[in-house]
Amino acid sequence: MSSPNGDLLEGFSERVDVMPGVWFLPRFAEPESLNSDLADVVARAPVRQMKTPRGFLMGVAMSNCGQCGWVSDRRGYRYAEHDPDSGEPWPEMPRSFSLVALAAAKACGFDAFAPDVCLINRYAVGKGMGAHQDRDEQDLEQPIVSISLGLPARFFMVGPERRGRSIPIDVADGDVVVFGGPARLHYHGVRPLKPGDHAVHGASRWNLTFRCARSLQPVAP
DNA sequence: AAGTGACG
DNA sequence: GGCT
Repeated sequence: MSSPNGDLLEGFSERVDVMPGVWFLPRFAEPESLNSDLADVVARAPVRQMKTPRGFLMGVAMSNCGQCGWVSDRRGYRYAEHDPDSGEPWPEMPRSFSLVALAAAKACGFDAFAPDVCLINRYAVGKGMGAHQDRDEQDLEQPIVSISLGLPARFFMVGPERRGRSIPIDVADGDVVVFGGPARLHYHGVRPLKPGDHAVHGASRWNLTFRCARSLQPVAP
C-alpha cells in the first residue's frame, strides 16, 4: 500500500517524531472498546495507591493486567504474578488492549511487540508523576507503549539524566506515545492533572502502559 | 524519591 | 536546588 504515511496503518493520522526513539501518535487508539475492557479489568483488580520503597504513598492509583504486574512496596519495585491485594492472578490482558498496542508499536518500527504486562494508572485531578525510568523489565529491546484515556494531561520526556530540560507532550483521549531504542530508559513523567470532566471518565485520566517485562520472545496476541 | 513544593 |  502506498501512501504518504508509508509505514503507518491505513486510516490513521500522523506520527510525530518527538526525539530519537520517541513517537507521538495522536488519536491512534479508538477508546470505546478499550474503555469497556478497562472497566472489566479494574472490576476484578481495582486500582490502588501503592507505596514507594521509602514508604511514601504514590499519588497515582494503579492496577495491572497480563501475565504479571508492576508493583511497589517497601521491598522495592518489581513484577509480580499475583495481585498483592487479592492474591489472585492479574486479569488477562484484553484482546483490544494487545491489538492496539501491537499496532502502535508496529507503526513505530517495532514489528514483534508482544507485551506481557499492561500497567494501568489512574490520575485524579491534581495527581501527577515525577520523572522516573521504566527499568524493571527484562526485555529492554522492546518499547513502552502508552495509551491515554479520559482527561488530557501534559506528559514530559527528559532524557537519560533525571534532570534537565524536558520536552512536553500534551496527550488526550486516544493518543498514544511510544518510546524505545535510544529512549527506552529515558526519564519521563506526567504533570499534575488539571480539573475537567470527561464524558466517559469524569474527572480522571487513565493511562495504559504496555511492557515486555518477562517475555523475551514474541507471543501471538 | 514512580515525593512535594517554595522560590527565582 | 533544598528538603524530608
